[in-house]
Amino acid sequence: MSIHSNYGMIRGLMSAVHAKNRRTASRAERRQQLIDATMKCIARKGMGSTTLGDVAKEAGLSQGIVNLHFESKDNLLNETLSSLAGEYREKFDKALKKSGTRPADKLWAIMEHDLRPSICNQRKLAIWFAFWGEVKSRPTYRRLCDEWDQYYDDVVAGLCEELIEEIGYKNVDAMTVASGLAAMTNGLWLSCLIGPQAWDRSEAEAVIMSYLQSVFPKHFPQ
Amino acid sequence: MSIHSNYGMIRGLMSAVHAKNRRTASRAERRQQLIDATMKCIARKGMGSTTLGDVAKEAGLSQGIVNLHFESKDNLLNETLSSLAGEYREKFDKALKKSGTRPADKLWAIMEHDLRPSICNQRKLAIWFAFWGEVKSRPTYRRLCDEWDQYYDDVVAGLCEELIEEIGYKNVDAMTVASGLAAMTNGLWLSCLIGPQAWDRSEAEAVIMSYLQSVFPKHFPQ
Amino acid sequence: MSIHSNYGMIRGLMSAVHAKNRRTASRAERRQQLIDATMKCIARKGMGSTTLGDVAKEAGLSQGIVNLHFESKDNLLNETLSSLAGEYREKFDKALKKSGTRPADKLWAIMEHDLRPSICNQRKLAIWFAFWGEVKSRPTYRRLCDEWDQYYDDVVAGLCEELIEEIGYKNVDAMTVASGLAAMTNGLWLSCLIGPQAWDRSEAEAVIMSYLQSVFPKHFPQ
Amino acid sequence: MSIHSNYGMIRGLMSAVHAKNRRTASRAERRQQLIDATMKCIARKGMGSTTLGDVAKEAGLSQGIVNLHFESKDNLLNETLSSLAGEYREKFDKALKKSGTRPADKLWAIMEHDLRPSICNQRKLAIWFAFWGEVKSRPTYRRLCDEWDQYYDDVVAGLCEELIEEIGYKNVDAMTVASGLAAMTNGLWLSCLIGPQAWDRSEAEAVIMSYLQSVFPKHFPQ
DNA sequence: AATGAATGAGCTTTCATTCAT
DNA sequence: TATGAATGAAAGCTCATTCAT
Repeated sequence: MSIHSNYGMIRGLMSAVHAKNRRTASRAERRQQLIDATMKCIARKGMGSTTLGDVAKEAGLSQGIVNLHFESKDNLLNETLSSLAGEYREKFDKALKKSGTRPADKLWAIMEHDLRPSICNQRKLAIWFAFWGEVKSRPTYRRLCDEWDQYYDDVVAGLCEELIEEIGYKNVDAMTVASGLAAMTNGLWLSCLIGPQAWDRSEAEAVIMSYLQSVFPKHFPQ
Repeated sequence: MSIHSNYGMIRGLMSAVHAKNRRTASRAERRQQLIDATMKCIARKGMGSTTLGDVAKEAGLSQGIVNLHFESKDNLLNETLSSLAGEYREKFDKALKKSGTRPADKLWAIMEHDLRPSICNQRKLAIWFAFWGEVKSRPTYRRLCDEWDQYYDDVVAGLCEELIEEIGYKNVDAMTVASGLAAMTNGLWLSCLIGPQAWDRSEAEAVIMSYLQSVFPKHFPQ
Repeated sequence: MSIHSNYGMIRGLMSAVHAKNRRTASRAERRQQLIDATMKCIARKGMGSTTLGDVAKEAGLSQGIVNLHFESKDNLLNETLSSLAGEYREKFDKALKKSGTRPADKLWAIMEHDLRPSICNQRKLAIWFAFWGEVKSRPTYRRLCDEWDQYYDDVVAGLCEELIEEIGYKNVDAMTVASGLAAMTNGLWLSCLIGPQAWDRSEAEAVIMSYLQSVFPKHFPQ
Repeated sequence: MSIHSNYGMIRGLMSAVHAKNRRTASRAERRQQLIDATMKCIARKGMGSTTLGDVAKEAGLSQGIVNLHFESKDNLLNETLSSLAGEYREKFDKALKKSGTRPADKLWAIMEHDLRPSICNQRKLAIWFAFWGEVKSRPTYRRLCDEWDQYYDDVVAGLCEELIEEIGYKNVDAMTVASGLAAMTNGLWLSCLIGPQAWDRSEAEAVIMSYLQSVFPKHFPQ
């Protein structure tokens, strides 16, 4: 299953189907409810200490419920990662759509989005890092994450390319800058996760902005 | 226990003591042997699936050995993180010492060091991310990681400051750049962990270099 | 939880509830079943050698069952002692109720009850002594046992008091005699536990009776 | 090995041999040292929680020491019981020897001895009850305890017999009274073990004395 | 579809025992 | 004789999974 499909699809399905097919809708709702509970648990207790019992309790449901809906814990975790990525993807697309039309605006919209409290907070980041922590030993996680990263890089590289073409920056490689930006946001996420409770968002934005300013000085003037 | 002390101390102790005090030396060796085995297991199977039995087997020793030397699994993991950080710190210091004396050389030495195969390979990174993945739910991990991050930022910011003073770069804030560099290396680590088996190191170096070039063009000419 | 409540309550609950609330009843039944198995194991193998596996096997259930119903071994043992005391208490009360109405009859009913085969047999006594053997290092056991002892002494002292008032025995202190009787039955229990398989119950009764005869000759004539 | 042999023998051996045979003496001392440590541990932590490691530490010696001197834990416990009984027996004999020569004096000397603080204190009693708690499942313990009980009963019955013959008490059976007295002291021990920290010794003596007074009024006048 | 009691494999931990020194 | 590191069997406990209701 690709990341492009999951989260948005379910959300769509849930409202669309609600009227006609109570059973299917209910099934999708239950699954999402359990996935949400899973995320809460992972954020609170860590992946290693999250049990199916915890998830069920968090969801206010009974012991066996997860196996009923997901067959196995592995499955639940896979779909949780899918959902996490899907949810992120959805917000990402929305942020892009709501931004100005100029490439520079779009680029900044993405960056700003990545540092927004609804994305960049210790609870959410704990979940991302929990999955990344298992990437090496879980090919499925890696595939999902890699897939997403490439999409992100492509979009950002595309925007950089447009900036470069617009102004004719010399010695600037779009893909290199895109990789740098992607790396930076991920690295800032780590600092948010590890750093003090009172992590400074505007400082993080300044870090990204200063990078953009030095690479694309015309588009991002001091 | 601070990260500044651990790993190097043990290594020193081990060789120094070997001649005189077999018993002490042996104890430290055993502990390090078990920590090494732990890292291998985490890299291979992930933190959640690493059992004390795995560690013991990896070390070629018996079931009870870990509890004999570390009292508990928690303890073992804490000391493994300590050792991981200490080991990194040791190499970091060595790289700094071996580098040229000019601040720009030192700065690059650090960046280059962070991407060197002995540091930046999926096995090692899997371990770092495994611990980061539990940071939210394990205050001890967070403390250790945060401690190290601040040291790293301080060193890098200090070097940036020197560059800024040397040439008089306008509109460049040392701490902001330092944070950007730190974030970038961490982000590149993630791309190494997640990306293809054949991750391109020189591309990663190019990313960092291009950042340095645009911020400190005099010190890092095209 | 006081000893006055436990055992009888559960028995009551079990039959009362059986019809309406299968789930609750079943839970209480399981717990009692496990407690019974625990007692058998302690009697057969001793407290120190009784494992949760033994208990589960004795009950014909699976490994994890005890922790499912009692959370911990400690808990199981505490509740086993509660149940043992409750069970004794129930029989004690019944014996008292079935006895004649005169204080002397009641007193003898108690004594006779304490030596009755259903109470005073090596299997049951092994359990009591197993708990007493741990009293010093387990405050919970001590509390439960002490509580019961005081109740026993009070009842017996009350009866002695009545005898003394009835006839006007000189130089006889009710509490002293009660303590003597309590001590004697406990001591006779030890002799039953330690002595030959063919312990002589009537001899033990003779011991108690001879004491009663010499203290209360009017009520217990030769 | 009979209870009559052990403790006194070792004590004798220890001093006698000390001069001539350092090695043997040392061996016996070590064993006694370990047995003493065992008793302390049992009193403090209970039999079930006493490990060989605890015993070694209590004795200030090394891990493997118990197996070196006793081959197995079972062995250590058997010999600890032997020693406990031997020690008691030694004091019992001494108390009897130091008492007056009249049977009544001797009888009271025994009773008083059983309640003396050096015998009847929670620490010591915890050890006795710890062993009694395992009597049912450990034939060796039972044999040792039974052996001693019979000896005690014989001595006490003998003295009672003398009292009966001296005065011609009617309807008094020596063995019955002896059993009663033995039971009483054991029962009072239990009350000391279980009862409050501040157990009342003189009250316990009063219990025994009141029994003796009512059975042998001429020898134990009010 | 949902429950929650039950299972049993597998985990961490303890500890009597062994053994090289 | 003594040490204490090492062993490995067995303990208590956890938890994903199953299943009768």
